[in-house]
Amino acid sequence: MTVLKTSEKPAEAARGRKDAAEGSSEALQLGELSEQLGYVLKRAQLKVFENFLRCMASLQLTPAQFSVLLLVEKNPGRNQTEIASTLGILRPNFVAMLDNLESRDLCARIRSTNDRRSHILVLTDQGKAVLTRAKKLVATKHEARLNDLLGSANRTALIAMLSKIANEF
Amino acid sequence: MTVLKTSEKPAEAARGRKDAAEGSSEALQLGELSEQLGYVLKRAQLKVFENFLRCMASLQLTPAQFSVLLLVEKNPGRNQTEIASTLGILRPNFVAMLDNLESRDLCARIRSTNDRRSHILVLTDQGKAVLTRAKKLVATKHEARLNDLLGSANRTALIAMLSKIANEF
DNA sequence: CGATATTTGATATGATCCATAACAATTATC
DNA sequence: GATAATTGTTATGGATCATATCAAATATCG
Repeated sequence: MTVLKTSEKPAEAARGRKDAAEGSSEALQLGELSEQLGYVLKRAQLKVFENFLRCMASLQLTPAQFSVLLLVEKNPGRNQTEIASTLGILRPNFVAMLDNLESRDLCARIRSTNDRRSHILVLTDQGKAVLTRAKKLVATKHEARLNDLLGSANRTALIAMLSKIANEF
Repeated sequence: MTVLKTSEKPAEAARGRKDAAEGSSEALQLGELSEQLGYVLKRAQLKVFENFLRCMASLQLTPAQFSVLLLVEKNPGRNQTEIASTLGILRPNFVAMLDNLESRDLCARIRSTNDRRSHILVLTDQGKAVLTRAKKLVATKHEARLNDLLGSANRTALIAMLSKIANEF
């Protein structure tokens, strides 16, 4: 339930007093690191998640929770296994997530009549309302930031490349 | 020390038998999710790390360990705090990482003579040798894959955009 | 039909990663 | 020279991720 990371720009953190005095200490050379796909990907991902959490602070939604709500809205009537596995969440770990969302009355489990083993997932009215507000926040505060930073065309290209990596790498 | 994730393509995982019979069950609609920056970023990052681990299986190096070796090589004579904070690793968590690398004789801590509190970090000869081999593996097996997938120009553009996000988001 | 296997949601549990507080030794500051 | 700050370290808790296992329900197959 962490929502905000106080964190500091990694590089600036350690640089302290004695830089000017000693002369040997300055910002470290990242070298080849700054060209390593994995390194820069991970760093970008952390920043984006951090920003997402800030934008969603009023709704207290994590990226994972948001993705669940989105997927349930788009695919009502699916069971836990289907939703979880589509998101790459293992079933055991999905239980607590749902307990949380259900306790906040954002979604509900309904025993399926066809298959009484499975729980159909649906958004509650409040869940729908919250999701609508969440989408607005994401669009105006979060994703808008990408356009400011990269421009609309680049934003599209970036998402396309990341999707390609996610699917075909 | 996990090295390989057996994992399965998330979407395909749940789809089972009764699809054809029932007719209602098919692949779920990702909807807006596939355009969510955070979602696609995270997914891509997982895939890339997974591939990295596979490529490095023979050397048993994680992305984090590789980044430490790279940074120490490029900045010899720095202490733990400097290396760790540059990588966004908290000092307490860096201790175990170094214990590991040192136990494998890849790098060494040396008490600084200027400041007897701090440990200067250096690569051992074996550490240098391993890093050289690691770089080759990364270049030929890992990063090469990106070129195959996106083309060289796009690869460069992607890294540039991710860097921008990591630094300015 | 009935025995066996499979699936679903759930629990328990462990590994790994991330973050904070506190400590001894050393150094900086005033 | 007293006090504050820094370095590496330990201890610890939370979050995330993965595996094994279970009971209930369903599917499969002889």
